[in-house]
Amino acid sequence: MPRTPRERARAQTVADIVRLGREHLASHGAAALSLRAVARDLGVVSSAVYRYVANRDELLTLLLVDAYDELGDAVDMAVEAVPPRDHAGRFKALGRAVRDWALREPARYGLLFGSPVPGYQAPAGRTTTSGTRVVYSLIGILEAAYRAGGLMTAAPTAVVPSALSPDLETIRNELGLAVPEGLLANGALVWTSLFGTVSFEVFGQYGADTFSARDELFEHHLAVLAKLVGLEA
Amino acid sequence: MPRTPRERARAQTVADIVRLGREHLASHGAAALSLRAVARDLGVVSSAVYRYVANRDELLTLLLVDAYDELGDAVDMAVEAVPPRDHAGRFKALGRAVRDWALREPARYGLLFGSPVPGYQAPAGRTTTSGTRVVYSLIGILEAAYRAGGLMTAAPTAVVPSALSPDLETIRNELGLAVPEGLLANGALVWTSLFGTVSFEVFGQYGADTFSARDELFEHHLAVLAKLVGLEA
DNA sequence: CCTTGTCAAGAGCGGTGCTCTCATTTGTTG
DNA sequence: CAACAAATGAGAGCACCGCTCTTGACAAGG
Repeated sequence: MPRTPRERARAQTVADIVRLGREHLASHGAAALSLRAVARDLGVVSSAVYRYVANRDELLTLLLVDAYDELGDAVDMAVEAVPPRDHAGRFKALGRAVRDWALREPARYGLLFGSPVPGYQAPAGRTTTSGTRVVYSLIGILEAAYRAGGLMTAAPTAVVPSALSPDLETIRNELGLAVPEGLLANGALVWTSLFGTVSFEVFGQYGADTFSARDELFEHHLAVLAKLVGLEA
Repeated sequence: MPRTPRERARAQTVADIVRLGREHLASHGAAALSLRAVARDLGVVSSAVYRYVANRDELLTLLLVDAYDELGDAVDMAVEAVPPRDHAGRFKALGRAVRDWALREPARYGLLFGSPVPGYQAPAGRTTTSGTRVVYSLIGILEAAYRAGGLMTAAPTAVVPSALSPDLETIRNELGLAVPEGLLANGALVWTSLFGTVSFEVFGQYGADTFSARDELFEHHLAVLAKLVGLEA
């Protein structure tokens, strides 16, 4: 894509800035991300960075997309490693991939799913595509299982409030889904529950010594969530 | 408690600092909490604040306990407004109280349940008592329902991994619980799922226009979670 | 060659947490 | 009541932050 040598050098510098920013983010957290520190690591004076990145918020946006995509790649890879017919297996692979990535990259996970950075509003246009990959993957698994007739009906369903139906219908129409709205509502709960469980572990909400068998705790939760959408009996 | 006039004045000043800190926290977020700004509002030079609060982290700890207690009070009040026999009603009241408080105080909720503040480690000794009030309340509701024989057995249970049993047994013994470990494991999932759902809404993880009927979405989730521990049929 | 555009450097502004010194206030005690 | 000691507030200062502006060096293209 970059044609002139200038453009090539420029793209390389931006890539370096993102790489260094990612390292700072991973080791010190989002709030501690400092353009000056990135500039120091880049071997350049602080003001020079502003030639490549408008401000701290834009660097944050770049890192946000970067993290969303890395998580999305990890999830896609894990899901596709499971046979398409094994819907429950694919769901659990998705969950494990999210948890593994989150535990591996706690600060970046926190940027994506933790408290919003004060004063920073992610520009929707540049983040939605990457930010919706995981939930679309989850919906894809559910939809495939439903179309294949592989969903149990023993899942505990609650009556969908009438005011909620239009929202669910919109989603079904926009994505061309066959899954009924009740299942979609349960899917939303599974979605938020998955990230709730992972966040509790990553953010240290469990006490230090409440749960020592955290892998098994997560596996149990994953199994219950799978039942919740009928992926398992 | 404070006897001498000096101690009274000192306690009052500390209370003022916490109050101003809470206001800054609520309006600008945790990362933007500034001792200098608090000092300005207090009408005092910045260094004077250090006479009352060791550093920024200690103020953060005070605000953490303050927020945990306010949330705990809100939950207790909501739960106790429901007849003790109505276990499902108490559970839903707890959930709604958490969500209402979180939506009312998003920045303080973020401090409690969002990404940890970089470089800040909450001193366990000063925060656990207040920080465990909600989960203890949830466990209390479950335990009361179980002892009263008011739990349905139709809840979807997954087999508890053997490595997880010791953790659950420890909890059962320390709290003197009668609920079986399988139910306790589901309770843990309900706990994290509740906060996962609330966090998604408070932190803006749902797209801006994905769900418009958010009250109803939450009510639906609450109903499914109630079924998950057998509080409802 | 020489203009034009790109870039790094440096100074500077206002903000932050935190420490230190110094003067002053204030409560207690002889 | 006066003297003393503790508590307190003010101020300067250090190192850091995001960000802006000006200046001078440099390379690409006409």
